[in-house]
Amino acid sequence: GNEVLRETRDYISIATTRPETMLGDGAVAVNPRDERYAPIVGKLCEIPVGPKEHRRLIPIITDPYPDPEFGSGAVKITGAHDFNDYEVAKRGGIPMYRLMDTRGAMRDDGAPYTEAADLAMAVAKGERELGEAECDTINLVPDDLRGLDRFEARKRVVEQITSEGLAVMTTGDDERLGKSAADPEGGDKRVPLVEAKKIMQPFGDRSKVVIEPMLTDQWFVDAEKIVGPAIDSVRDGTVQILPEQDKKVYFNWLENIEPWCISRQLWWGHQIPVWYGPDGERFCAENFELAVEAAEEHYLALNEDSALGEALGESILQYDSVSVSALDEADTMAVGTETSGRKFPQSSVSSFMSGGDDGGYADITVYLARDPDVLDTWFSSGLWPIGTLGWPEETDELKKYFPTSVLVTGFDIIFFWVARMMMMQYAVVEKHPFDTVYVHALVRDEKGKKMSKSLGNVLDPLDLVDEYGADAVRFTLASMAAMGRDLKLSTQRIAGYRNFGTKLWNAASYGDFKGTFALPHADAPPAPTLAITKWILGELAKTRQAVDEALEAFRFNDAANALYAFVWGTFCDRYLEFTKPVLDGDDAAQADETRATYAWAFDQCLILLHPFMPFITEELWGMKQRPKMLAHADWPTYGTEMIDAQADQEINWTIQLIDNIRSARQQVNVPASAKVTLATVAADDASRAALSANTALVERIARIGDFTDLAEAPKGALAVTAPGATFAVPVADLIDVAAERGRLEKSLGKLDKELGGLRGRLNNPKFRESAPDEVVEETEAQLAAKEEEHAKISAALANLRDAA
RNA sequence: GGGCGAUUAGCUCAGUGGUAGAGCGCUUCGUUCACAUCGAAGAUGUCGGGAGUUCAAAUCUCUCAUCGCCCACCA
Repeated sequence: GNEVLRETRDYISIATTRPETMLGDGAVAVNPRDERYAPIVGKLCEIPVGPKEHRRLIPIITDPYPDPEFGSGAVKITGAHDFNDYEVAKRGGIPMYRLMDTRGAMRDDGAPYTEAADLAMAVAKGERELGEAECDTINLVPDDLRGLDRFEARKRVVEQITSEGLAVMTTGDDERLGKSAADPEGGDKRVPLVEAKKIMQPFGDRSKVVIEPMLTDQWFVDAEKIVGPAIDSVRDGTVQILPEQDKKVYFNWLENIEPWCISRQLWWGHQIPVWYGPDGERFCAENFELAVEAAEEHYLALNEDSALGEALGESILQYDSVSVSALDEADTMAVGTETSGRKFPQSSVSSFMSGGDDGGYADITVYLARDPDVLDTWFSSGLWPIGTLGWPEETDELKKYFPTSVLVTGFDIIFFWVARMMMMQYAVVEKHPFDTVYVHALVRDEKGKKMSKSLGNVLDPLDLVDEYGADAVRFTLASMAAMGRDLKLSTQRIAGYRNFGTKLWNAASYGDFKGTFALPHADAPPAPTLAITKWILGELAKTRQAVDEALEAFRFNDAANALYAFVWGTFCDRYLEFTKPVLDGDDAAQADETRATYAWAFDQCLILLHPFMPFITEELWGMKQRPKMLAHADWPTYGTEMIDAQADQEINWTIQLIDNIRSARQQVNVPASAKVTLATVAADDASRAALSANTALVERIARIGDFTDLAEAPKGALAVTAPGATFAVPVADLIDVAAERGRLEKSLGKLDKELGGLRGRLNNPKFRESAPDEVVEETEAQLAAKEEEHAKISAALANLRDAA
């Protein structure tokens, strides 16, 4: 039975960080497995606050929520002011008494405390049932605490409990009191147990005020009912989410979807399309006219049953007509009664007698008041894909652009926005809103925190643009936009890409200097005869393909980096240098071809770079007479047909020779200004052909004075190799023998290591069995090349020893 | 507590099975007429630790450590 604990003076201790909420407790819960409390489950206990003569009693119930290991194992249940308690209260049918108002103060409405407490007592003893709405009208705040801010009320409640001797006490040296409060000497002092403990507390994002959970009436979307197609279409590929890993977030959220609260108590936004009649009847309609129609139908039907008067609380029994009209906003506010934020029109029936004397007939006007709440911003935004295209009208734009192709967004709003758009488009127009969702990287600050306006840790893009230029900032973001990662913006890197812009500018100056701006605009490349022409066209084709593939796959960083490498590393560092001997030479036809090629290839650089650096490229494009702006230029489509394998091989061989000569020269400290002789010691036909076709290049770039042929390397010469050839650079008086030996030995050391790995693999029979043929072949080719290199350098080293 | 991810050169970051790269920084050299916001050359990594799968692992699996993010939030 409902034996009252007070009579036997037993206590159950509970802990709370918000003592004032005890006033609204509906129960104390313990875990059903907790044997300590088994004997008292079902009994009533007294809440130790409030006027003594009117202490409320609440039941001790069981619920899986309390953790027997945590604290006392008993939890007070305030359904109206705590998320977990709410669930417990719902499960146990425990009344949820609301204690605070929307300002975070203790309630100051309703009947006096004694009345409310008596009612609650009756409920606790099972003598009375409470509806949800009625429960909310009960104010269990004692009269002396009404209207106080919750923090003030908290203080008073603690004082009252303590002064009455009902606080859990401990000794002064209890470690749980925390370092500042505990007194190591205070073993005999009795103090209230106020544990020093860090807890998580939600603060309002903008108000910076502690948030108190509270029961209110709100509009919800039963999201579970509309989530199906949104999940299926991503699962079956109708909608693609990139990078793939973000699908996990998407599914995780949608598959555990909760009812979506869509009403907000703000004055901006789309107002909820619901109108209330004086009886609280709701009319949800697209617009007011339709709501009126619905209301008229509703109230006329009541009229036929003579039930209207009852519904409206009027004494008039019969009506000739019912008309419905709007209560304007001011009236709504004036007449509304606040019940959990919802406002109903009160005195909204006006009637007047018609027909004179028999008194029973009247015309009546029923006023409707619109729900003052607005929709969650994500509810409105969720309609963006169709809303922006003129829906609900069947516009041409809607037909043409819906569903859209790609949605670009940040991962942090995958469920706020993307998932909502998916659900809502399916729910409203029964179609997916877009084909692909590209989730871009998020820029973070130096510490890895998300940049946010409210945190103030924002690098203002405009400042960066001022300092480095818009193109540099844009290019940096593109080059760092690898999928699935966040990026910390580095100003050094932006500076690097600013320099890239300068580089491009200078390449244009060079072209201008060599007369390329004077040439007419050409859409097609010149017919190539020179190896360097064929080669650069091929390199350009490879780059264009790489860029397109990257863009196709949303790998913007790959596209940007491919262009950076091509423009700086290939076009400027190599090709531009290659054109110098030709343009300065005396073969006019070759110079013309080269000039035209440079002009065309540079144009291609501008076209390909334009999406990444629109300003500088458009500017450079405009320095020459053009049929149209760069922004309107056709994106190129050339590909492998522009690659000439022969020229490719020849020029790459030449590049390698030049690099090797330069490297050898610098490492043994041959002065950069010294022109040296390059002696061919051994070379296959291809090497000889490549060298003789490109002597001018090698001469100029590697700073060679003479080319000769020698049967064997002279003693003490620099050894230089290229695939299929060995050269000697006789610089006896310039050479630092020790340096040369060091250089060669280092090369050998590196080669030995590489050879070890390659041989190890090829000698493993399992590798030959299991690895794909092409991998085996490639490994064999590498081994052969390294072995050749090794042999050549060994010979050179031996030669050097002989000389010493 | 649930979910996701990261850890690679001094720094910022690429690299989803074939033996590791870029930019910046660093060292040395440079008055070659596009460019010093540049050029040439060079150094630097037991790819966080451990275990496993595989002929082969930065890459796949497990585990540990550290860091970060999103969501929920301890009476």
